[in-house]
Amino acid sequence: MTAHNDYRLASLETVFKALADRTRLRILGLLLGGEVCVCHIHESLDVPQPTASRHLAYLRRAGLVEGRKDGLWVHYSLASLQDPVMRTLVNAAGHAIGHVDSAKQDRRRLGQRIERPTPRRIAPASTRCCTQR
Amino acid sequence: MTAHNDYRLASLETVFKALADRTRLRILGLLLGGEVCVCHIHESLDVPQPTASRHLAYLRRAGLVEGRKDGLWVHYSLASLQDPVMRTLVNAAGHAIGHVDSAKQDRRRLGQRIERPTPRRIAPASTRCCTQR
DNA sequence: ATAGTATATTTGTCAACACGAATATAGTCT
DNA sequence: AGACTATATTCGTGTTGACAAATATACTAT
Repeated sequence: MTAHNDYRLASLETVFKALADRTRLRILGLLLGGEVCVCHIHESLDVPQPTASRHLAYLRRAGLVEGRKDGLWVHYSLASLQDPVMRTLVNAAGHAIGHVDSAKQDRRRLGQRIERPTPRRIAPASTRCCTQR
Repeated sequence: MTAHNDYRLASLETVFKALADRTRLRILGLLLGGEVCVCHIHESLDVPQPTASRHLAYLRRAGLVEGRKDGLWVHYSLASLQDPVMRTLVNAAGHAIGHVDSAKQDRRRLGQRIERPTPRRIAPASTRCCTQR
């Protein structure tokens, strides 16, 4: 009965589990600005490389990010979600992460390492959005 | 440096951890329709009463729900969040839960137990919302 | 092939938490 | 007081996952 009806409940649970870790939230915060390679992630966040890789694998398994191999490097970016419900939810999560101070600092540290022509994929919530009211 | 700057990151992590369990998601799905007492929750979800109570305590600690004591009963409802970022995020989560089939079934089972004049607090995502596009 | 760099995985340890079962607390009634 | 109901907590157990450290894999270059 709940065998295939729970597919969305299970998906929601998976996504929220993936979001339930501050390192992964910070990683997603970086990816809001476009694809980033593992080395820049672990340097900008100041976490050991295996830690970044492990969390990226977790996010990949949850379907939230995808990696693009480029020679020696792997560039990660936010996955494009097919399910509109999931997409709306993850956009909201990204929006919230955009408001987090430490995530902004991560972005700043990332900017110091690369000059980035990459366009933003999600509005960084600079001015009035949900903040109002 | 990150001592008090992480307050929002920590809050986000707390909220996502609270959302990272299917029983708690189903509970929140019920509460989308207004306040519900523990007995109706554990009956509608068909989980043992201690299980419902434990998850409600978790949600309460995370600041997502609040209980109103009424004699022998405790009616739980969605907490009103002060932080606009959090409020937007939790609204989005509620919206997603509203799309979950098993959550709809829970609501239906709840409806069989009570006649409810209680108005909806969050749109149940009946027709076009994020589903479009 | 050898060295070197980027990324991923394994191993061992520890903490968080989900569950069922039992029990405790709190309030209501006669 | 005692019986009854609703809710909360504790206990024992198993699973998940976070971390550091070490190691493995994959690719590049000389």
